[in-house]
Amino acid sequence: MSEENFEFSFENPEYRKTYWHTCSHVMAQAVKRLWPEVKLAIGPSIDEGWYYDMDAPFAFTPEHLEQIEAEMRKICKEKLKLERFELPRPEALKFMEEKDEKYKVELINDLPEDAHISFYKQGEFTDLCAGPHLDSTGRIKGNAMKLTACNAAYWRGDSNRETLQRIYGIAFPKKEELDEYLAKIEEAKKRDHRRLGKELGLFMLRDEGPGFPFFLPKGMTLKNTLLDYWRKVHKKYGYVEISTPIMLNRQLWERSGHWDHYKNNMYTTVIDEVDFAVKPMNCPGGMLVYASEPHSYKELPLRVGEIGLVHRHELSGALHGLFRVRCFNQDDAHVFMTREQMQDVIQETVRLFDEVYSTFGLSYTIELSTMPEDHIGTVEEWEKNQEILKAAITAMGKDFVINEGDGAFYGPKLDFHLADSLGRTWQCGTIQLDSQLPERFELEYTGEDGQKHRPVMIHRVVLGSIERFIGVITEHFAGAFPAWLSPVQVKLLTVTDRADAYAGEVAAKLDAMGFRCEVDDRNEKIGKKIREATLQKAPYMLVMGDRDIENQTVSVRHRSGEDLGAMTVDRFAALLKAEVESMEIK
RNA sequence: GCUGGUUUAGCUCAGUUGGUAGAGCAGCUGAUUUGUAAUCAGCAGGUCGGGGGUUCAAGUCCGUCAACCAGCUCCA
Repeated sequence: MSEENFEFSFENPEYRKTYWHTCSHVMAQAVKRLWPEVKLAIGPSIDEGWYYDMDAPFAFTPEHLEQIEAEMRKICKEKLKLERFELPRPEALKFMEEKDEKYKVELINDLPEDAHISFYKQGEFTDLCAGPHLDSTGRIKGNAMKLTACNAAYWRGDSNRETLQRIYGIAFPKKEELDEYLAKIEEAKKRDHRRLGKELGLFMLRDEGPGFPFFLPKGMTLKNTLLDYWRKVHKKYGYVEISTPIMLNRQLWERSGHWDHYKNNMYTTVIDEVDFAVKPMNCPGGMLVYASEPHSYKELPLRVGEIGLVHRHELSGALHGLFRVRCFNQDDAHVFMTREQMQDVIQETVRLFDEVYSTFGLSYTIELSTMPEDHIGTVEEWEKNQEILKAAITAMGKDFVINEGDGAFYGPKLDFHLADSLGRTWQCGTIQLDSQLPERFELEYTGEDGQKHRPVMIHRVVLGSIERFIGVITEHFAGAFPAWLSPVQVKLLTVTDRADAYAGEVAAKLDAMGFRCEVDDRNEKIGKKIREATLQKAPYMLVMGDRDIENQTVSVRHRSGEDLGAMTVDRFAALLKAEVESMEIK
């Protein structure tokens, strides 16, 4: 790398990648010094750090990683110069064949005929690499570097090929930055929705139904509150709501294309000698509803929502808390429209997304996913639809990145990746353009001209799956949901049993006003009740003792620890009502 | 599904070289009537994930199935 025109700052993403990429070479060198028999595959830098895939005759353990780290620190101290050189193809192949690096040989063979094949050499170690790299291993700060994990990875991401071992690492220019990074990982662990879901009594998972979550009373309250909000927003945007059966016959799934393109993920059964499938998606049912009666252009765009319970047989290894389950509720909707209405409808949908996400304080980035290998419909149709999606968001001044070949089998889509309070991203919302299903189900509307026309449609979800979204916001808020969403909004805590009756009266009053309350009148000290209510993240605690009974007040404490003092029940109710109605995040 | 790891009381975890299980919290009972993050005492609770095998003897060793965890692949 030329030093003149390069900013040596970790803030510079290019420099960061270069730094990490050089770390990956140092790591590979360390491994080869310790175990020369290990074969190297690829070792790129990633968003946070780097990894190197290797083929070893034994499984790496955390102890091995420590050994490798120690050797890496040595290599940093040796201040080895990194030198680039190029070889013509036959010599490059010979070079790696002599080293018996079969993965490198395969990589070279796949490079274009006329490629300049470059290598980087540091001390006794040489790796096939396009670069760039730091000029010396001495630039890497040995004590601000950590190998974080060792896991399996398929060679070239292909599940039919060799399983390699992937070692992940992270490094910074300063030790403090590494510590900060590791602290962030620890913080994320504390917010893990699987842990909070258990602690807060939201949901559970059992061996009896892997990937099929059970919602507990508090989780159910959260879910219902979320759905109430969803229905309110969708009503405002002109949606109607339907519900379609969770099981439909094979003929329908053949017609929709799912039987051919999605069967591996579907649960099927035989009823009265007829094949049936549990729905993995809601669209075919929605098509039947649309097709059940004639439509006029005057009805379009027709926005039909459905909180649909779908089942998908995901691979056992893919399951993860509420983030990846086998049975979930999609906050689905199909919007039927004319070709001319497409851009407006897409933009209106994005505005709806904006409104919903901002309610939770979630920001997002957009990905445009294009035609996959396994698809239905013509290339021209796909390209036309991709352009429409692109134009609609560009006109709204929004950025997007292209995710090549990642569309649904029936059409291109815009995916919304939400960023939570720790900066992690989650795919939730998606807008999928589909001109295939209306064709397959022969959907029609009567135009102004009295002729039959074929509508186009979008599939869209805002929350994605209610389950995943609950997982995301649980981690985003670290379990401290905004008051409007909290399963328990007010926890009433009695100081002595002399306040039990009073607490019951206040709870009844708040309950009648529509607030969610719980009374803790156990024979325990107030300190313990406060501690437990705080850990349960109830936004407000009302402490009630003799003084409060005498003055007809409640002593209000926020879960943050702030003491709001004594006030009348009406005053408190007014404050809470204002907070709930504003949907403020606090 | 693949690679590696884990599975002991409701929860979080101990359990030494194989010699038939412990703690804290939660629960129950009693005492205590307490003002802003854990009152004290007692009691009860486990065929050590399932089913096999090795052994005089298995929570500990070996295979197998399941679930979970970290990734990969896939995805809302």
